[in-house]
Amino acid sequence: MSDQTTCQRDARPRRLILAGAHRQPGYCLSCGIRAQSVCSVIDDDDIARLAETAVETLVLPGRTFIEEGAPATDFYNITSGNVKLFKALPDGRRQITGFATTGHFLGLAVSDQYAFGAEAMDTVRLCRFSRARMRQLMDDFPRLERRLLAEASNELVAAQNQMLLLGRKTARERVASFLLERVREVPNPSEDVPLPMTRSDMADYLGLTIETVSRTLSWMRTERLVAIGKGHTVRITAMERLEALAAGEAA
Amino acid sequence: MSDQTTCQRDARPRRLILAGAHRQPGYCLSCGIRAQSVCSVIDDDDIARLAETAVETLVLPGRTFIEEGAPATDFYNITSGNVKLFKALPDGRRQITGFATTGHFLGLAVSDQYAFGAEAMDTVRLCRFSRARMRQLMDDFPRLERRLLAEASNELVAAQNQMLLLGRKTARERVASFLLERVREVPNPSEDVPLPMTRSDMADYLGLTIETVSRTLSWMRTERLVAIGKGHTVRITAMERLEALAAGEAA
DNA sequence: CGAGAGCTTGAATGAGGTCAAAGTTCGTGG
DNA sequence: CCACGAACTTTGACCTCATTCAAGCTCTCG
Repeated sequence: MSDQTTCQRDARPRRLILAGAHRQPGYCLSCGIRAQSVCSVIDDDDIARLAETAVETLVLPGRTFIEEGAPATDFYNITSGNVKLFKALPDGRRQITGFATTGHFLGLAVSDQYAFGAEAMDTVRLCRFSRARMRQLMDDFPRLERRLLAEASNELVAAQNQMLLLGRKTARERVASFLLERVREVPNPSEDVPLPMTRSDMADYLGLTIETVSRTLSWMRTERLVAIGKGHTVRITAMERLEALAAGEAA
Repeated sequence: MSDQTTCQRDARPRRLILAGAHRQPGYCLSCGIRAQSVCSVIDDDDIARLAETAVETLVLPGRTFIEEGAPATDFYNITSGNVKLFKALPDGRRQITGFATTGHFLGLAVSDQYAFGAEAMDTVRLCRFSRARMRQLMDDFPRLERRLLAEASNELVAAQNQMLLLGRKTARERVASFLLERVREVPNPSEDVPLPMTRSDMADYLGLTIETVSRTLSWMRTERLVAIGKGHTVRITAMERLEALAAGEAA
């Protein structure tokens, strides 16, 4: 396995100094992403409780703010930015288990250790909740627990799809599946799709090497399946064929 | 891809005729596996409610009782037997996403379709709950919801481990990881470990072919890592080395 | 004891990985 | 605005591990 796929952007030891402060009681009321996050299950009347529990935190690009195997002390809710979640082997091989973005809830784990790491791909803002306070909130608001169960169920479905991809799909099928997953993030499927991650991240997500990802994208370009733009964007030019490929229906 | 890895044990079209009847109010009280299942969160006082909701069901070996993509009408709780959960591609390639056994809860999904199929590996007994009745129970017993969240979180951690395995581990590391997972099912690690699945199932679980699984087990035998018994059992003879291999620490 | 499903082993093949080198992109500072 | 350098990407040549194809072997159960 080449070092390329797993190199760190910088090698400084990373102390997890997460600057932040408890929010004002009215903060969550005016939060723009509340509607799309778990916080939406708490009514306006009670939202001050949540605001007092949340700690606003800023994470710089490339920073690992959840360390795999570290004591699981907090839950996180992403309010802006992009995050990659991953697991690693001792020799550096890495599997990205998912990408998380605005509105995503992180940290579900029964164990007292985080089962995965999380690294900011750009500047990330998030709300941090201690486990103890979160437990308290769950006791008081059963709807919160229900919402988290729904969230976890969705992630489970996504994980099962990814297992099928990693265990049984070819490189071309994997990349096609990945692009279609990304398309769902934009309102219009025919516009440019941003890929806010490096080839290395795509490779570690799809169980491939960066060279195979690159070669496969080049092949898709020559096949007129996609047009590759500058600055980490792609536009899909043959949706039907790409969907057939991703579904494993290709000749 | 060879047909061998994905062949059906029989090709009859499977109508999902699930025989069963509502249980007597006192049934769950004396249920032997209640303690190890989600049912344990309901007190003796209320357990009659659960008994009236559950439908006892028998599934014959090889029968698919959850069809991938079918309307998700029920939840299931396994009371005895072994089940494999899987997803498939149109050309027959198959990924087993997990094995479930006594005490396991099945059917978590937010969507109205099952995201995976489930097939009995031997004679399986299970309790079936309609989604509507289950929803009612969750409304009345928040502890049930909490328990399901814990269950889902655990499965999420297992799924992340499996993604690392499928995306980044070698064949030897995969088989070693699998055997160690199986060992955790028996009380004493030095006794025979039952493998109640075929090579084909192992292959579809590990993202390999049956030939590679077979060759890898043979290699482990010659390396004195395991002793392969008759009738689908294995005994681990070099736990430390196997653990190092599974963790990706091998030379 | 015989048939068939399942398992093992061997030889050849190939998809994706590895190694190597050149080409791009992008942020920085003159 | 452009030149520089570092990080990232692409492409080529070769290699390897797992797959494929092909026999045989071995359980199990009627």
